[in-house]
Amino acid sequence: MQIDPDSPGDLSARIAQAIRDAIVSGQLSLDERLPSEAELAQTFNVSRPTVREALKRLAAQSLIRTQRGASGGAFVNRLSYEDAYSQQITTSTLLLSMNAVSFDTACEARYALERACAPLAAGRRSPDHLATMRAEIFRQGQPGLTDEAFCASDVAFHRALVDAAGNPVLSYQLAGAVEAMQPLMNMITFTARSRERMVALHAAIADAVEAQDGTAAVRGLGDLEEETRALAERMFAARD
Amino acid sequence: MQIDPDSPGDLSARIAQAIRDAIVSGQLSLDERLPSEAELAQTFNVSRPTVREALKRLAAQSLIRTQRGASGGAFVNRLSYEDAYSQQITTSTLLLSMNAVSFDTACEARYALERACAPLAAGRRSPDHLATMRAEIFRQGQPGLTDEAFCASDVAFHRALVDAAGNPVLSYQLAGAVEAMQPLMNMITFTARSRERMVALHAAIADAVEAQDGTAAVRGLGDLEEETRALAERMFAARD
DNA sequence: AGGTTTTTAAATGTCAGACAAATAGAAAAT
DNA sequence: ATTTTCTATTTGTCTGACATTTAAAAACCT
Repeated sequence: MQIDPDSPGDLSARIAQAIRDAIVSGQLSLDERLPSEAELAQTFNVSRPTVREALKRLAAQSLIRTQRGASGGAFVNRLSYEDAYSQQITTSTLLLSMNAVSFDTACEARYALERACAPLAAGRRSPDHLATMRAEIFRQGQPGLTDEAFCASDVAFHRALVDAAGNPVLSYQLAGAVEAMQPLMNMITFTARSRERMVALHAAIADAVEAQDGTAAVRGLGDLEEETRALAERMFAARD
Repeated sequence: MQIDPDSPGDLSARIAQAIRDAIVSGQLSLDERLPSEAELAQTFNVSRPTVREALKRLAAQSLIRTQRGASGGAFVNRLSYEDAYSQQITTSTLLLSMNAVSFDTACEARYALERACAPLAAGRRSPDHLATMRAEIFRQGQPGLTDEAFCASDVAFHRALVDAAGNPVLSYQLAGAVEAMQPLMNMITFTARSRERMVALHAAIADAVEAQDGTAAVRGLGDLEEETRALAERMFAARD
């Protein structure tokens, strides 16, 4: 474990990179305990606060976890799907909000990715996933639902669809795309009429998945994308 | 800007969360300067090292950047696509390597996502993207190429395909899926015969994209997935 | 001997104060 | 007016100390 003299940034960044490299390369294996902060400080010839800053950087990426007390320390952390999800979601959300990504671009990406899942979801859907989708559709039809709650239910519906594909890697990738759209979707006000149409489209998708008809599910998602984009376009036009 | 008393973890984690919330909620806007470390320490009633640990956590997520000197400080950072790419790639790579994701699962996810891009890529490909794809195909046909170089070229080919879709959000999402596969692909040894087949399949995909035939591109990717999985299966069988 | 309590040592978490280094802007000199 | 010098601010780093947590060893009492 050694600092790459060419690596950029301040000491704590370089030390973090050195440890990161050791983890990624397998020099440090899963659940292995890192040397104590004092030892690391000696190894890298820096003070303990500097080492600590480096460790916090790694902790922020869920690469390590720390434990206090005797036989405590920093341990190489298993990056769980859950951790990866939430990182993915915050990154995607910030990326969209900070780069003036157009509604169309985000929407296109999201539905393209979802269509990729649809055939797999149709082939593997469990009763559980179907039940979740149906429940969210029912909720979306309830009167008196706020726009935000409607959007949240929409996200839940789509997550169930994605999870139905039974591929955790796919679910992880899609989590970002689906959730990051929510702030953009929240800008839309849904009329009773448009909600009705969306619920119908959701139902069509659920039907297709239940019937294990991947082609129909893809078609349903295409219709839903069209509807969503038309809705957004009307709204942006009205706003200007 | 205030610490949520219910938030978990130590002080630096909670302070980081408080600042993160302020950024995500828009309380702190893009390129805005945060209070100096000394001021933050006062605000949160902690010492400067603790504040610094919190700031390093945020820096690790590219949420802030820091500058030394007078009128320096920490600034809310625009999360660039590039930063998001590299975070996505390291997260995906670690997720795969630490969770014993099967080759099949990763492969399925990757090709499902790529097929989602193919129609868009076929519709929008520029001469530039086509040239990159052709160049990589040519490189893959060169004799004396190491397996690693072959894999790297494979990744470059697929990135060009994805980028051809002209949707940066899609490119960002796919970067992880494509690059994270590389360590798994590197485990495979490619015979001259199998390389030949892959090059042919790549060429077929490039042809389809050039002809703006999305359906054929999707079909080509399907064939490539099949070939890749068969290749891996043979290899795993031979190893055991 | 066996189980319970106490002690201890090691590790992270936090603090205080100091100095180094970079940097922008003000002041001074040309 | 331009260049140079100075100065104040801010981050980067170090030293040393104490608080807190925790597991394991030691002491103690049945």
